[in-house]
This record gives sequence, C-alpha cells and structure tokens, in this order.
Amino acid sequence: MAQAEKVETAVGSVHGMDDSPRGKLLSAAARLFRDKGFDRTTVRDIAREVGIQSGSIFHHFPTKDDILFAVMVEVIRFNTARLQAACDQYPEPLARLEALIRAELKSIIGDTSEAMSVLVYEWRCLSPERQQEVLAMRAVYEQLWIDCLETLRQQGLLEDDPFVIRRLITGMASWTNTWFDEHGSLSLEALAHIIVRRVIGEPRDTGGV
Amino acid sequence: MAQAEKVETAVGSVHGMDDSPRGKLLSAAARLFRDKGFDRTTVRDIAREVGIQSGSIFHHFPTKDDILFAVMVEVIRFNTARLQAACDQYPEPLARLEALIRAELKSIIGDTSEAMSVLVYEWRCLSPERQQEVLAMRAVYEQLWIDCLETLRQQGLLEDDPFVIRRLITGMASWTNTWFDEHGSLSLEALAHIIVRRVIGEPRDTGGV
DNA sequence: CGTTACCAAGCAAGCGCTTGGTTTGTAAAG
DNA sequence: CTTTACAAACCAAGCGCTTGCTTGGTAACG
Repeated sequence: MAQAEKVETAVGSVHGMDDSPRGKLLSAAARLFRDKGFDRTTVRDIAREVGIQSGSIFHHFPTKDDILFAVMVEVIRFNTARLQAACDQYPEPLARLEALIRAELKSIIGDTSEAMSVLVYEWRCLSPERQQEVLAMRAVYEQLWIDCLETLRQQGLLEDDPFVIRRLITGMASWTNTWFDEHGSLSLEALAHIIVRRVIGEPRDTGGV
Repeated sequence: MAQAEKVETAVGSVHGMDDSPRGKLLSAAARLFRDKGFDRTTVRDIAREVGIQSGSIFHHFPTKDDILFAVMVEVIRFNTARLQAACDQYPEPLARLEALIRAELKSIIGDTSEAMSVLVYEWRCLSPERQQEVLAMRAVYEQLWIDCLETLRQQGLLEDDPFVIRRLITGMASWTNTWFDEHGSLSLEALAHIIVRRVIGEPRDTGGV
C-alpha cells in the first residue's frame, strides 16, 4: 500500500489542474461539464463557481471550446502516465493485465472521474481537428493495452482478437461511472478481479492464485 | 432465418416512427440528436430535415424536450418487445442468454442504433421526472436480463453477482456503437458469442458445441 | 512600471417558442 | 358530382431571452 501511494505521488496530481487560476477554472469546468454537459454549462456557470466575472474567463482561455479541450488533454496526460507506471511496476503479463484494469477503473470512478466522464460524453463537442489530436494522444494509452493483451494471446491465455477484447474492456470500464458506488460493498479491487476473469477466464490448472 | 424474420415482423417497426408527420419528425430528430447531440440540434434543424418551417413542429410536440422524451419512449417499447420475443423463443437459459445478447446488440448497432445512442448519451437532457419515467420503463427490460442471469447462477454456470454481470454486459454492449462496423469481418453473431464466453466462460466438459 | 488578473457593461447572434392566418385532406350533406 | 364543413397540417414573421465573447478600464504585485 505504501508502494501504491508512492506510485501515485510519483505521477503527481493532474498537471494544469493545480491552484493556479487556470487550474481552478479547469477543475470547476470538468465538474460542471460532467454534471450538466458542455452545452448546458455556460461560461457564467464556470465563472460563478470560481468567483469571478464571466468575461474574465477569456483572459485564461480564448474560447469556451478551448476549456473543454484543455480538460481532455490534461486527463489523458495524467492517466497515460498512470498506465505507464502500472506497466513499469508489473512486468508479468497477467499481473500487468490486472494492474491495467485497476488503473483504468481508478481513472473512471476515482480521482479523475469528472474529466473522464467529460472525455467520453462530450466527445462530439470537440471540433473534428481536435478530435484527431485527442485520438493521437489516446493512441499511446491504447498501445500499452494492446501490447499487454497481445502478449497474453501469445502465451495462450487469450483466444480472441486483442482489439475486440480491448474494446469490450473499455465498455465495461467506462460504463462503471454510471453505477459503481465507491462506498458500496463491492471494492474497486474486487471489481477489477471480476473483469480480469471476463478477459482470461477462470484460473484452471495453472497452479496457485 | 425465416423464423428470425418472422419474429422481427411480429414485433413490427418502431411504433410511432412510421410515415406520419409525427413519425417522420421522430426519426429525423433521433438521427440529428445522435449526430450533433440534443442541445446542438435546433428545432430549425429538425424542421429543415422534414421540409417544414420550424414553428410547425409545435403543432406536433408541445416542446423540444417532448421530442427527446418521445424518441426514448418509443425505442424502449420496441426493444423491450424484442427482448421479450427472444425470451419466448428460447426457454433454455444458455440459449436464452445468447439470444438476449444478440437482441441487445441488434438494438445498439442495428435498426434502432440512432435512438439507442440518444437514450445513452442524451440521458441528462431529460428532466428528473422524466428520467424516472424512463427508468420505470427500463425496469421491465432489465428484469428479463436479471431473471435469465439468476437462473444461470442457480445452475452453477455463473459465479458472480447477476447485477454486476448485467452492468458489465451493458457496458460492453452499449460501447459497441463507437466501434462496431456492420460491414466488417466480425459479424454480430460472432461478437455475441464472444460476449457469451465473457459471461459464462469457456464450455469446458459440458459436452457438445 | 509592466505584467497578470480582474471588473462592469453590453453587443450581436442564435435559441425555443408564439401568433394569426392559409392550405390541404376528408367526408358527410345536398 | 358538387357543395359545405371542419380539423389537421403548415407558413411567415417575429418576440423575448440567453449565449459566447468583446471592450475599455482598474487594482495588485514584484
């Protein structure tokens, strides 16, 4: 547990969402965008949340669209770093798979849940050019997943196409933001283990654990 | 295949999305809401799509919100009927599970994909009262799923909590609308089978298939 | 003394929706 | 077959409001 905290501290808090005026604007915007959606959130809402006038926002961001883009860029950077840290910590494929799942669940229902919801649900509010930019950033994140799943497949632990499996995992994981209760009886770790078994099946006669 | 078509015809096309003015409005609205989102779709957009003036819309629906609500109600009614038909056709639990998955996939990436996307992504655009109404309608649909999964659990084919498994299936299925290509090499039936194995695991020594 | 952060006021555009009147389809009455 | 009657469908115009964003100026800080 001390080690897990160490990893978290090494990654640091979400860059650009610190105590600076810009950071406080992004945090407030992320929460509002998740709660009300990008279109139903006005710049006046965001301004009120951080205690300034609506016009003052445009000294920090050129347009409202830029705020949305910045939220998405920051959360992808942060979570890619976390996923990379999980890979570094767990070289063994099966342990790595579980670590990746834990990391993704933590992104979605843990510390970056607001911004992750925004990433999924406000996707089409981005201009096509910026959708491409975000996709390019996501590609790094996705490659870590595909490498892991491909290794499992080569070891005979996975039968199906890694790309299909990755997409099914994405669906399972991203949907948790609609139902998972972090104060409920099901822990994040237990849920991660259930999902692991959905990917590689029951541990049959491969020995312990 | 003739039987499958018969089921489809028995269910009929989506009620209230026929050739009537109201039906054409709902179809156009569903597609626009999916493509641009509810908030970015103006009543002028919808009107242009069906070739009338924007004001004329309000002879068919009291408000724009009512259009969104109607789209959701119609698609839930239609897909609940399809799920019920699948249950009626397959009494055996394992075959029924696969039929339910096929039905849900067809809802999401097949004939009602526009309206299903709207149901998922424009959820928060509904007023709280209407969210409750829609949830009450969904409850019937969900109960068919829970009954099936509970039976599988009693037969020892499923280890985990049916509610958790149902939510994981919902996630896998609803996410397919972002990636599944109906003209690609992976068929809906093959995908359904992959998902079945994610639920009940590999067929080990239970005999055939 | 310049940079950063902000305020007060308001503009132009786009929005959902209303209004008063006109066309179109339909079907019974003559 | 024509006339009359009526409701459903629609048009043309625009109102009132909210929106993202602009402008010109001020206060604080190093």
